Amino acid sequence: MTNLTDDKDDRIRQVIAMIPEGRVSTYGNVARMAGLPGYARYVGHLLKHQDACSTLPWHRVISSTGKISLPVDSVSHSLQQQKLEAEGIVFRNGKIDLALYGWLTHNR
DNA sequence: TGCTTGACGCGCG
DNA sequence: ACGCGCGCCAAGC
Repeated sequence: MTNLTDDKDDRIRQVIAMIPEGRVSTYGNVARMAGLPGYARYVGHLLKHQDACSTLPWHRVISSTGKISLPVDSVSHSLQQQKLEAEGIVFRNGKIDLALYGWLTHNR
């Protein structure tokens, strides 16, 4: 019931759900916006655990380096890139320009 | 109960 | 520009 962990999960999911189409955010940024600085890793853990069955735009969450955190040779990786490109996001050398597509990220 | 793992992030060399 | 190491947090064994 009063599981504080679930509350955190809920806030993280909420933030991810707010990421607009054609834009991306980072794990650390999502955690920060959820009011949980330092929980970047947990965001990834959460997505990995629910992935498929959720309607969350999980593909819009990438690493702060602008690269997809999933193994390059994995199916999930190509799927994520495919979904992002379908939203108009362009990859350059396997990376995304956060200054261009980053949502509410560091002001630059 | 303690060590290892993982869809992270950042400072250094 | 890039690889490496350390810190951070929760989950799995």
